[in-house]
Amino acid sequence: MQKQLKKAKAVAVRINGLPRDLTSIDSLEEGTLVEAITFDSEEGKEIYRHSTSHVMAHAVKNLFPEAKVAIGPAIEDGFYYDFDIGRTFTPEDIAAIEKEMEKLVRQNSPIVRKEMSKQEAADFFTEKGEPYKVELLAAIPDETVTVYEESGFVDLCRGPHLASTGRIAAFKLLSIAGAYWRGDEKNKMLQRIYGTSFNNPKDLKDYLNFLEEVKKRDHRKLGKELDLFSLSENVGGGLVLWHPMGALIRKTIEDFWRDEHQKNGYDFVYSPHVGRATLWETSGHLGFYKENMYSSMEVEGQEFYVKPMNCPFHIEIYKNRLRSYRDLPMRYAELGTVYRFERSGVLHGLLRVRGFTQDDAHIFVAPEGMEQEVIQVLGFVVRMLRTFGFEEFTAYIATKPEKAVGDDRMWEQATQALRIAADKAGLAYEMDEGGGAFYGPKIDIKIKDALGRLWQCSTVQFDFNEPERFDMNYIGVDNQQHRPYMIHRALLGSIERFFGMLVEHYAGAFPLWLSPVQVSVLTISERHADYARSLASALGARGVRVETDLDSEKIGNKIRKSTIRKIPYSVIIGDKEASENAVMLRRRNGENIGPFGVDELISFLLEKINSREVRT
RNA sequence: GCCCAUGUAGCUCAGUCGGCAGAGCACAUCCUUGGUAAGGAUGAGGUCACCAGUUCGAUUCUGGUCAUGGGCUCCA
Repeated sequence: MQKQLKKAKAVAVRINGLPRDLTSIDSLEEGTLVEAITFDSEEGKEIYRHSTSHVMAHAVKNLFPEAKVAIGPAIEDGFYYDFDIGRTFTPEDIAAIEKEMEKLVRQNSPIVRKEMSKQEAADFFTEKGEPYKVELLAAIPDETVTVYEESGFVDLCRGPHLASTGRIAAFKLLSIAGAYWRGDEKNKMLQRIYGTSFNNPKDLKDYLNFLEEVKKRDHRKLGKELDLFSLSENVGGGLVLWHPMGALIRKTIEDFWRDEHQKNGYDFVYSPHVGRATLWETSGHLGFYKENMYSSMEVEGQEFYVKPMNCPFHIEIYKNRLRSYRDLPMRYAELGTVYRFERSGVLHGLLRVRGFTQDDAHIFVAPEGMEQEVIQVLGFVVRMLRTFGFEEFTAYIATKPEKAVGDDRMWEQATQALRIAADKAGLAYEMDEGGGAFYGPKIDIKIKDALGRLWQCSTVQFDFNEPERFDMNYIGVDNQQHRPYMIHRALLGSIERFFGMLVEHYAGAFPLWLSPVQVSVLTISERHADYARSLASALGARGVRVETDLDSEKIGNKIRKSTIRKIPYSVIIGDKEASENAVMLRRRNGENIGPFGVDELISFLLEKINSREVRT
């Protein structure tokens, strides 16, 4: 069996369904079911990286005996370990720690599991001067705990672990950051070191390359390079300035969004940016959302608040007159800009801002129409996201939490509608039991980008709270008053975040239909300027976004400038083209498509633009 | 908000152990009219993030503020 496990490159085993150390098979009875856990599984990675974090802690203790160790779990893509060292780690420290870790790995010490009573362990760690471990122990309910030892370094740990330190084939320390003890800002700030490990050097290298690629695609970097947007300290943190190039992309997204909503039965509304305090009291925002709202302003003795959400306004429009079941479902859509207070430390480019535009809509629907409506919404979501070039989605359905408004029947009915709708839309989904907001169940959709990263954009949420608070009604067939169901939904989420994600997904090279400049006209020499101008106006007249480069530069220089700006197509014109009323067409990837007549060029481009072709 | 780091020309970054600051790219002008990722010359650009303090003198030292980055926490 030892051999088999070795052959399978097991990092640990599962015995009777429970993860165990490899060494634990020595004391097994005949016939026990043993499964190998390998690095390929999530569980295997976790064990592997957890062991790496122990080795890192050992290295830190070797180099800084005064350091106190806190916790060091595996996380997605790696691990971390928190230390209390009384100062910050420097990059030099990290290099030294890596070196020390290499030494420990080379020593290939066995990692040995030991059981002790809780009291023994507490005494042991107290004596060792490890108060954090003692505190952790106090929270463990069991009487017996396990510790793991490798060449003298002992750590409290449930395990399992790799059999020996030599099994760690490739690791890298990635970053240093402050982190509160147990994630609570009232506690002491510890020093956290992040790292990752893999079971072969190539995979580590691939992962590091992935991190490089992530850096290259960073929307903040590309946003600057492509002149899409900026943030100014004179304006304030988290408040976005859209430059012409970014604004053009945004407009294209919004135009498309509006057209699709119109086709899908939505009505457009507009609402103000501020509203009276009484409105927010009625909606409940001043009760449960106040910490995210900007402080009030006083106008002629009345309090006003900047809106953090659009819903109360849409509800007011609904309530402006008596509604009949014949009016339902009503779908009010608005690209509504909202402002939410975010703590300064969490702001991040376009992905986390203080002012953003939701592609919001509120749907008011009779209970009997609710399921059909949700099915339609999810289908709409998927079609919309596909157009932007996303193919893989996962949905998360969040159900009733402990504290909630609305009766169980409503929750059950709405949750069931979400399930059915997800099935019909062909969405794989996971249940997030008890994860709903207090006012209703919801379904969030995560999309996978070009690098395989997941982003949450779309959300469809039931709201049992506001129809009640605003006393919303409609007259049914029975001539009685009924309460409508209300659904909040956003497909892109926030335009800012969606845009930031698109920049990263496409690495700034947008598909033709979204590109702010679709074609650049490059002249070989100045005598082609007139032809370039007439060509540009012919393209412009057909709605193609075009620029000319008439500089007295060589063609290589103009191609370079056009390529750096990631303009999808360049047309090159010289004597030959001018005399034949033609162009030479070139893709931004360097591919030369060949000579085109002017009309041929226009129909070639329009075909791709109008079909919103993702691949350019 | 908290911890740490950072803030010098439009961008990327040097530099000043306290004595009125520099490169490359971009920009402007001129020369060049060249066929697929950088032709050449010249020039203009900075209250060294902001506000105080120490000092004969602060971009440099000290304190504060703001912003940005990496985290903690939270979310669209």
